[in-house]
Amino acid sequence: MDELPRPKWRKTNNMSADNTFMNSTSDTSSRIVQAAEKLFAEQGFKETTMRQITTLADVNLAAVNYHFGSKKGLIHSVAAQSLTPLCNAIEEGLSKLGVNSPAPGLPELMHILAVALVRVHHRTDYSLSVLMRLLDQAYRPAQQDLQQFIREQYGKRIAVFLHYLRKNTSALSEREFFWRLHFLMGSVIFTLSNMHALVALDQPDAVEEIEVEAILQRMIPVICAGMQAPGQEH
Amino acid sequence: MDELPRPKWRKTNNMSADNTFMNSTSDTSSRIVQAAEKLFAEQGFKETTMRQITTLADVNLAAVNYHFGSKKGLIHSVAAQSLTPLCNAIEEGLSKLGVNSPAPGLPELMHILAVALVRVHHRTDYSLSVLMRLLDQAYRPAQQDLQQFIREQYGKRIAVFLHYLRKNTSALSEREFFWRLHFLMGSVIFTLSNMHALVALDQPDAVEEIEVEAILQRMIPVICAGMQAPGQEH
Amino acid sequence: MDELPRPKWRKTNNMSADNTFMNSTSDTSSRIVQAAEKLFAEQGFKETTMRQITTLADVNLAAVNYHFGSKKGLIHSVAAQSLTPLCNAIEEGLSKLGVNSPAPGLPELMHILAVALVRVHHRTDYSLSVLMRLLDQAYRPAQQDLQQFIREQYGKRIAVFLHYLRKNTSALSEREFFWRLHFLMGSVIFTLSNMHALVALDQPDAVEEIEVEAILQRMIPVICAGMQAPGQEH
Amino acid sequence: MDELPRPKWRKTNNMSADNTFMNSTSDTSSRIVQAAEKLFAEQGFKETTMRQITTLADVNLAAVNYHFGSKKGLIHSVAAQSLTPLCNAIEEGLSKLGVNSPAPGLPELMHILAVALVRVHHRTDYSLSVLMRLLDQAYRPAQQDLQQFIREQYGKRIAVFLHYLRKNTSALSEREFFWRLHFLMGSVIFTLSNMHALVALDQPDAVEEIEVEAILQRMIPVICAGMQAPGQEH
DNA sequence: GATGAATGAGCTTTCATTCAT
DNA sequence: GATGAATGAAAGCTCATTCAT
Repeated sequence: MDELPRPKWRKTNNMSADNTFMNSTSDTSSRIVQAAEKLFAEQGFKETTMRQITTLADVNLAAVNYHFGSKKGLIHSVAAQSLTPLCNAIEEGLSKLGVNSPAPGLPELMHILAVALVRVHHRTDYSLSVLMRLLDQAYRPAQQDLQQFIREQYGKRIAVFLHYLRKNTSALSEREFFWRLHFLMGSVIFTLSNMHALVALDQPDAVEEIEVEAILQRMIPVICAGMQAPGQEH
Repeated sequence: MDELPRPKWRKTNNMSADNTFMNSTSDTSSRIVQAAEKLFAEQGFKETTMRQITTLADVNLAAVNYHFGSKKGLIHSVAAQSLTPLCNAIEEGLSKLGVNSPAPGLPELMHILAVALVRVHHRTDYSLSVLMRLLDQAYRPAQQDLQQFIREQYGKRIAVFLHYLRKNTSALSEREFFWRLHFLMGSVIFTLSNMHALVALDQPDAVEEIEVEAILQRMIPVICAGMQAPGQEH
Repeated sequence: MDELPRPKWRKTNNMSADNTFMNSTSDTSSRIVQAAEKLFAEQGFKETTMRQITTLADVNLAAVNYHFGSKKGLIHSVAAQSLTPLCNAIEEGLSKLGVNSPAPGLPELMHILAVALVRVHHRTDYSLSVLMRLLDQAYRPAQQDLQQFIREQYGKRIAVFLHYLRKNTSALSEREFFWRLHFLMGSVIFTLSNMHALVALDQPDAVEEIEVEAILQRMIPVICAGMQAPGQEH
Repeated sequence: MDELPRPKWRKTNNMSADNTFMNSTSDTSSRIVQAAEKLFAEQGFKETTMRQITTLADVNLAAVNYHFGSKKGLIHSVAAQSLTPLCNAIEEGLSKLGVNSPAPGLPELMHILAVALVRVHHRTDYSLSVLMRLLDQAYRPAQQDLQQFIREQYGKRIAVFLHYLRKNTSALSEREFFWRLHFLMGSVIFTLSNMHALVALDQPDAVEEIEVEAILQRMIPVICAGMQAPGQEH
């Protein structure tokens, strides 16, 4: 199915390894990704059609398949464009304090995560939403492709962060940790994937310039409290 | 030209008013709803086709349109089948303690909610998941139909519960309440809409008999703690 | 295809042979015919669905098939309900003057036809329109069923009238007669099948009580003039 | 949600501005139109399915939607392909004699019309039939779309011709003119929309090469006579 | 690299009809 | 006679994808 002799769809679109500056968002493939991010975030993956994407990006319909091989390829590409910086930023954060501090506390870890999320958000206005929608999707049984993609590409990097998190919650049993982790991932995923809608509900009149920092600042104490709540006796 | 009164798609499937026993799951329309619940929960609404539903329900493809008018009609019907009992159970819970107690505390409210959710779950194995997926969908801008349906049918009943909840969090500013509400709704929605996947991750070998009670018991302390966490100063 | 042991769908619905009085329009089958006439006249045969008919007639969807066997059976029945009285009235008209007068002139023939059409129109408000639409349909190559039905049931009776008509136009060659006949049939068919629309265009504000007599009175001189126009030399 | 600008369904099929020669009937979109014309003329619009059209045209089923957006779009396109040349030819005819002659008489007007109709007919063998069927349809109450399309696109151009026609019939009252116009339109519409069937009836053995010129030559005197017939006193 | 045209598979929906009662 | 439920076939349309240029 994949053995076609076609442009290799390398993950390395022009998206330079370090996304420092060079915001070359003007070329076809970037325009597609950007349009896709917005539409995926607003509507979902399945409900977004290639025509909507290419129309919004103002490129030819066939361009998506040319550049990304398939719709799924585009989704993975969009995912990579957020997940890679996210993991980079998390590792960067960990290593920064890892030198002298023996083990980061829960607030520090949350801070690192928040900084990483903010950095993803600053890529484009929908990077974060679409990333969160993707993580949500990944829990559906029918989306094993997606699960596999994430696990293969980012499994180990994510595991490192979770490892640190686990250290900070040694009071919890393994199962309790598992569930709390997902409760709180639920908060993050739901809030951030719907953040445009929520901000619009919160401030109907404001110009819609999302301040993720503010949202995260509200969320962190809640998450910490949730993580550290006394468990129900079983 | 389009206002023909087809078979009125009565909400009064055989679904007897009190869903005590009488699990008459054998008639066409119930079988459709049940199949739809399972597939919607596992795959999502858009990604589930009518053919999948009617195949699983072992009924004719046209039966869905006969009984529910359209796919959207089926979705609304599925929604109603969970939301109505949920609201009923919540109101029942509220009224039960409302007699002598002046105002319920946060734990009592969570208990009432948990009982209501459990009752929904006991309808069928996927009622709760699909309900949560529906609430999630309702936050997407492109799903105004769904928003409107929920608001029109259940808006006021939900508002009552939120009103009680707000009374218990008078320490929070209006905006802080808004965000915390959604953080914690995120927990509930994410956890319960993916509960089958999560249980399978948690206990890969166990027979998949979902114990929502157990999940909710783990979740309530976390939610209460999150709701009552000290706010970040702004 | 037709050998099913079912209610015989006799052409003799209650529609008594002589439609003198007894306007028993209250029973199911009459209500269906009446609804069908209206919808067929306004929309056409194919574009009218059984649901529209049964809804308008306020009867069960299956009633049409029960009473008429199929949609085509209903169409034939509707046709018969107009064509039979039409032929009756024409023959009646012819016989009335046939005793002492040697051969009727063109104006007399047109008068007979007009009287017959008016009588059909007085059955119900759409009998005439639907009859004309039927005749129009009958010229389509794909409607051989309909052609055959009309020819078998009414061919000979119509031929008699045409025979008289031909006698009055002996100046015309056979071909010229053929074409003029159809030119003028076109006038009649188009005008009467669209008469509701035309009356509404003519008198937008008037209550829509169709006066076919008036229309026919305008049309007869035109048709006579057309029939008797000097031919182009060939 | 539905306003996506699909391939713009340009009216500029290859159909070269001057349809002199270059019968480039080989490209997809022309083949579709041609197949559609034939089937629409023979069977009607509703009774012709997209599958019949694409099968006859030997193109993919989706090609119709690609090129014309929808079945209705195809119908409009087919309509335009006849109506535009018709109006052009009429205007051309009018302007040609308009220079020195003060006002054209009825025979001249009919001649202009006939020439225009012949020119439409020479586009393809079914252009004229389908055009006439379309005009017939446009009188049905349920076809407001079609009415609007014709009125918007061609209303004014048609009105000019009618204006000239009215001048030649100043003896008639406004209402009398209205009715005679439609009587005679009925002749034209009925005859030409069924011309293949009528020619086949007239000359069962002849090769079916339609001679519209001959038909029109027979029809014009009839129409003129009808238009000028002495009115019934009211 | 890019694009207009085309396509196979599959979508939801509609239809006339049938069946069990 | 009459009816609610059900159904097979087919309708118009959409989708991601491919191909020739």
